[in-house]
Amino acid sequence: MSKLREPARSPVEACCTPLVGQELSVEQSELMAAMFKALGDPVRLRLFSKIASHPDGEACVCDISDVGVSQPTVSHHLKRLREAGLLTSERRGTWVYYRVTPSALGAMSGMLSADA
Amino acid sequence: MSKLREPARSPVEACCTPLVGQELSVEQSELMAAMFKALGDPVRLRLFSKIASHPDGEACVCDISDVGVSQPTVSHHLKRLREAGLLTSERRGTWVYYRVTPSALGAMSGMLSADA
DNA sequence: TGCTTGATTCGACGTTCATCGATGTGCCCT
DNA sequence: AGGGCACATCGATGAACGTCGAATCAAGCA
Repeated sequence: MSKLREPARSPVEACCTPLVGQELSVEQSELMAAMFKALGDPVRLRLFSKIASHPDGEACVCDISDVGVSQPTVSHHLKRLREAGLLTSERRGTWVYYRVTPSALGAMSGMLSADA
Repeated sequence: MSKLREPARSPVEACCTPLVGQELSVEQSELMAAMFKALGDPVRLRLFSKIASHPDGEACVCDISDVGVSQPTVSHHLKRLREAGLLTSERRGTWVYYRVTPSALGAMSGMLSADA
């Protein structure tokens, strides 16, 4: 119905359907693939994990930069995670704090859960 | 303890830790990133979805090949999904049947669930 | 033995990506 | 104003990736 007329801008809106329930549409697959792709790099996954497991749910770049690559590369990966909708960033004074987008996590795990 | 001495060959064994619980080790991140990477392509995600949502939990290649790319490309993507441990394949007569590795799905969704 | 259909492998081509050093920007402190 | 720190952007480079047509393999059938 009207669902077809709203293109579902955010990956989060795009998926609440469990993978095993019914096959994905082309649009859904493109949005979700972008999120999976963002986590499909060891360095990015570690950065994401460091942020997600941080006490206050947020971490400054300096807290998580120790992943074995140069600082520009860390910044590059954080940007990709941000562009995929998995992270948000906020500058407070000298430091920039990153935080996991909660609904994004839910969308991915919801899709992978076998509840159908 | 002894956990450190067994390298956790399979991605499934490697991860049962929720992402938000504690940060991933280097080995864990590499194994899990390979699985996410495998789903990080729209065509592969649709193939995976088609198999996962198939009635008997398995599908022959001919049932899922209609994803808009050539047949060698389909085969290539199925191979990548197999190598990531997400699918298993079995030849029965003329056709080859693919099936989702159940524990792989569980590992990924378990990692993304926020239960900590 | 040949022929047909289903599926994988091979070789090539253009694109995307991860990585780095150098440079730029924003903020704080003296 | 000036210097120093945290982080982002730029430009380049080599590797990995997605895609295809052609060739190959595997199984069934005449």
